[in-house]
Amino acid sequence: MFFHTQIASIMEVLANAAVAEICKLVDDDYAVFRLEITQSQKENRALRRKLQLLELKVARERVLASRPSSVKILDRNRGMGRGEGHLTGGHRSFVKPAGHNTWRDDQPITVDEGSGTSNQHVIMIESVDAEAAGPRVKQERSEREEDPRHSREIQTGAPHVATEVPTTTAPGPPSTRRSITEVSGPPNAFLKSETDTETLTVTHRLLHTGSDHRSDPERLGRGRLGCPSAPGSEYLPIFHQTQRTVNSPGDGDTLDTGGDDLSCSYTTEMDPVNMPLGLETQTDLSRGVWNQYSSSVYSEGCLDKKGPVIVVEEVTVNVEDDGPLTLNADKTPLGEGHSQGRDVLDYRESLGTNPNVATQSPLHILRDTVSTSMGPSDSHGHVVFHQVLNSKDQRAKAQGGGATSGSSKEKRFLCMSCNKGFSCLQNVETHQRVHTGVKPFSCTQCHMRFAQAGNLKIHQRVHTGVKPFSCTLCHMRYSHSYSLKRHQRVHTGENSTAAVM
DNA sequence: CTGGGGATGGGGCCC
DNA sequence: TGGGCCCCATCCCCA
Repeated sequence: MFFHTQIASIMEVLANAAVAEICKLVDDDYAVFRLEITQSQKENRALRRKLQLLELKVARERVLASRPSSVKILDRNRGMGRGEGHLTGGHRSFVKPAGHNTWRDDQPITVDEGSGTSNQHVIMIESVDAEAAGPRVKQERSEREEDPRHSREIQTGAPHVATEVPTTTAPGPPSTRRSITEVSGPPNAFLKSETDTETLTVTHRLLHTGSDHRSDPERLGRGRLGCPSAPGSEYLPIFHQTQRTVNSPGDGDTLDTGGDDLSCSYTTEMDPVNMPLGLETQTDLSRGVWNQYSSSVYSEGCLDKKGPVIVVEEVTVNVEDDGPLTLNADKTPLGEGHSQGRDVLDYRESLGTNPNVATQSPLHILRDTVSTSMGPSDSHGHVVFHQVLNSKDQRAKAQGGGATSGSSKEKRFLCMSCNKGFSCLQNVETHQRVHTGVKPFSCTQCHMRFAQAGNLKIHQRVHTGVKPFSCTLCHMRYSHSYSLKRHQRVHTGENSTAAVM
């Protein structure tokens, strides 16, 4: 009996020991498991944060998408712009959207051989997203005004080398710097990185600054393609760029490219449907490759002087608006002596110092796209060749839209957005800023932006008080020539409306 | 009626 | 000589 008792006690001890062992093992495993869970949870949180950032960016992008696009051009020499306060020299950010420079496979260049009814060919440049352009400008402006820092920095206009944005470039977890906002909607926007929007701003600015003088909007507009009096090829491509939306402020993240890294690009996922095409900003592409294109299309392709209708869909450039090209009004007091050339000179200078960045006008983008698109098309490219519209209807549209074939030149370049016809491609390019909202010329004194340098020059009279146009009858003075002309109708008694007509 | 921005067309200069 | 580019004149429109 005692023996049994002994055995029982031993068994109990052994059982307890076994249980204890088992418990110990379980605890250990549990601890490990807990640790793993904890780590997973951390990762999950991090990912969630990233997702939230992405969604936030997407939301911002959408908001911006409803605003008129504009190209930000930063004068690197003077370094205007938001975020300059934290900019550190020596870095240049470059954001390049994906799919910007590729042709669609399914949208090959088409020639209109069949519709040979007309000799006249019209190049039609379509402006996509034109409708949204208008309202966006003011919103954009208001936003900018709301941005105290932006205003401050712009107003300061302190010269500085446009450079990188330290805030975003900081290697640390970017997500911690900003508040996360839940944003509904699919993150169709592409994000370059998880950096801050501020960086993006600077990036875009730099991006459009364009060292190359060709990045001058006007130059771009009139430049590479010149004002070809209607490319005369029998078959000219119709550029159909459905949406060329540059990632706008905030959406894109900055890249801490550091230095001259141009490789930064929007290569991340894009929603093929909503796809905002990023703005291609590579200078080399904008120049050389486009030149190739231009030579191939407008020179080689334009064999027939009868020129076809070329429809070029306008590119929508939703570029963040914060880094406009700024003319150095400070340096050059704008009197009448202040020549526009001076402004442009400053601009050029600034551009010249930014060899790595290029501005993008709508067609500029188009050029880039085209230039690089000679290869296989990209699903994101959204550069589509439409069949050449060579019908009388098309021409009628063009003429009805303002083109008057009967007048001086044939207006064979049509803006697809408004069907307005132009005799020169440059004019179309300039015109498309109406749709794209690109306003590369910025006043350093009031942040006003202009699509044309000349208008900026005139605008700056507001600041200088220069009124070069004086009435000989009453000595009234006007800053606008047409204002004087209009005013003089008061003396002549001419009906203003009739006079206009 | 004025102020001022937007937009178009064309001329001039340079290479 | 022609193209590329810049600049200006002019007109329209709105506040």
